[in-house]
Amino acid sequence: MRLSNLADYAIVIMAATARKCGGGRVSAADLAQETGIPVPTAQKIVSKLSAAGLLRATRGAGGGLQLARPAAAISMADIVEAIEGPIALVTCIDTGDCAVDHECTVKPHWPVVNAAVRGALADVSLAKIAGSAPAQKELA
Amino acid sequence: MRLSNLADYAIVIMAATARKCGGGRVSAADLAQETGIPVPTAQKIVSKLSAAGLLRATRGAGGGLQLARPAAAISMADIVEAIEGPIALVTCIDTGDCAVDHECTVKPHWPVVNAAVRGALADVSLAKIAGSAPAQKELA
DNA sequence: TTGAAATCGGACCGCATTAGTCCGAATTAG
DNA sequence: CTAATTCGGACTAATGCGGTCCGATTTCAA
Repeated sequence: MRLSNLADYAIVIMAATARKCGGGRVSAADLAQETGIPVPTAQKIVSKLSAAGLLRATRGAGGGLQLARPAAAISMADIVEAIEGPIALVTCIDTGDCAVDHECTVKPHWPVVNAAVRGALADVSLAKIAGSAPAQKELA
Repeated sequence: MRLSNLADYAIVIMAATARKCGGGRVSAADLAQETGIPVPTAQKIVSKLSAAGLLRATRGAGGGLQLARPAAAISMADIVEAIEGPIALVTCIDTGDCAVDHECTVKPHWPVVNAAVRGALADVSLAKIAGSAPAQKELA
């Protein structure tokens, strides 16, 4: 029920990128120092992030990362899916049938739960996260 | 983002228990045969389930398991929490602070997401799962 | 009362996914 | 053209999970 540390770190990195990158480029090393994440791990994360199309990577001297889209158009769900793949609580949905029970009465309910979970994550945009002051109503 | 196989199996076992146990007791071996889950694994699951107070275990010959509460009063969230502990997408909430970032702007948003996820699971009761015919609206 | 069977409960071991680290290929500025 | 800086992919160690087994406890029957 917990998402991987990589996904957690990815969200922190994206937030840091949205904050620091004022139209310019930020290196992975800078992000690592900013967030306290080990440098190689940060590199691994930004690789997946750019492969998923959330970050735009510019190579060479003076290069770096920048957001591929406006922060308001990126949600937690996008980041999590970029790192962990499709949001699904169980794998039997992908395969098509449960290996253990041929007539599983639980299966029909999973799409509902999956959609609800994804909706919860999609409701939080990167702009909200990057903002130092979160919405007050959310603190409840 | 995926819940463990144990939790998945636990839901299947609880559904089978609600279906078969017509006021009587069911053995863990019967449930294993009914669901196709390996017997020792089923034993491990029912142990956690009864430790959490969701199942009532009766020892001795002729004993077995039965639901501790009506099926309508048990939700997916209860079962998942019984197996995996509290529903929290990240561990930093429990510890109190992120180890990597001392002023993490993401932290304030997690309680909202956690509550939404838990709500999605709490909305599905065991009675719904055990019923062979799920609600039609959910199939969408 | 005693025996035996059947049950749950906890402990052990092997495996898999994950987290972390490293080095190489590509690109750009000077 | 050279060199510095960057991202990209491949390797290794480790924590957690899944699976299996055996022992303690309780009940029914004789």
